[in-house]
Amino acid sequence: MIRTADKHAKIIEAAIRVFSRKGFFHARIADIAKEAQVADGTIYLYFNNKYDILISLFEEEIGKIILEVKLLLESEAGDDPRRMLRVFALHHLQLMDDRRELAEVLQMELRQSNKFMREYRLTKFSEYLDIISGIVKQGQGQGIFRPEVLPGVFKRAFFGALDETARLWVLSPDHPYSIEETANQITDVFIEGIIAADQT
Amino acid sequence: MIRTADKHAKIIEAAIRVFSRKGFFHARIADIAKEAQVADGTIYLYFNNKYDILISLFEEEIGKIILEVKLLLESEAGDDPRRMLRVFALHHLQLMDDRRELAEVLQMELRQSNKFMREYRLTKFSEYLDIISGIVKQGQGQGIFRPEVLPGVFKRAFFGALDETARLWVLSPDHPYSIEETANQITDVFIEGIIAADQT
DNA sequence: CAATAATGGGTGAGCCATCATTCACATTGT
DNA sequence: ACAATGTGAATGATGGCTCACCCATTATTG
Repeated sequence: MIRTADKHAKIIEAAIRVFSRKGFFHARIADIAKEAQVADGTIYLYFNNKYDILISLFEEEIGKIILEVKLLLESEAGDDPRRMLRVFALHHLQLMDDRRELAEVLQMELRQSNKFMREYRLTKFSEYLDIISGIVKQGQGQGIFRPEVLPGVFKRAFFGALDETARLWVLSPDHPYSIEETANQITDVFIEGIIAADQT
Repeated sequence: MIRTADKHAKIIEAAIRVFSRKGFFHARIADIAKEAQVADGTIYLYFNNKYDILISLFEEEIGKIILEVKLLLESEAGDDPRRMLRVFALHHLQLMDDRRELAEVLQMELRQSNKFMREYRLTKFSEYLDIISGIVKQGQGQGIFRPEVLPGVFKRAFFGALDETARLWVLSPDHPYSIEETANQITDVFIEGIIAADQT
């Protein structure tokens, strides 16, 4: 066969499209198979069951995103935690806008998943959030951010703010303000909110 | 008949418990019926179908919450938009903590629902978010908040921050910091972030 | 004021459509 | 030839929803 187009990847990509269109529960294995141009049975050569597709999808895609952001932070933000927050926010919103289908799946299904698969920990997702708390800790170490802000609370607040905004776009794709403008608005509020008084 | 305990309410309450335990898709009508101590068929005397239970649940419960907050804002926050944000945040987090089962349903199912029932608008939910943008506009009118902050962006950011924090508690109920502490942390950041420079 | 009829909320067994998963078989590459 | 890989029809379980049937209450009748 000529370079057997990686079936695993093909199935994941198909699953993103189908899950985004119909949601996990309404999506049929047959739909994914059709979209990926493979037989139903083939899917079970690469995944244990329907859930396994979803989880693999999460971990692999978030894994890629983490690599992307980390690279971007190094190349774009220098050592300034304020710029790091800005870069993170812009990247997150841009990603959600560029990859609508993936965004939709993450938005809609990621939360539920912890629920039924309690045994399964979404390790990559935690890692993604920890980038934010890492930035906060660094900023506090440099005396730029107020020390009394709890990094563990801030990371959730910041991520939640971004993600709730992104959901608006997923549901009604025509946004009134540009991505850059929105990202800056949100980051402005958070930076003003966390910055030390003597650091204007 | 002896005071026919309002079946509609009984079913909604049962549904909250069952949905929170198993999630909407895994919940069986039979489960809800059993929990509500009625027959399967009885549910269809009060609701059109399974989705209808979920939607009624949303609208009714969020409706109650809106009334609660509005009352609390009037009695506790005076005219100060900073206190209003604080009261809103504390109330939201306290609610999510007090009513775990409802919180779980709102957290997990509310987002999905827009998706499949695109025709259906979650009107009450929008109304809830608009309380926040109302506070922002008022604060800007009073010159206390910076005028360049977009209320429509702020409301999502603030709500998202609160809700993402609440989700942590839903998933792992033992929170490291108290509700008050967390609510204040988040509100501090947002108030510092939105307040006008001359208003310390 | 019985006796009878009408009403309508409540019931739950069973129908039937829907998929996830399997597996006997086919195809491909070495 | 034979692994390895891929196929898709068949299976079996599941669970939303229906509907023929109860029965308590209220209205009507003689």
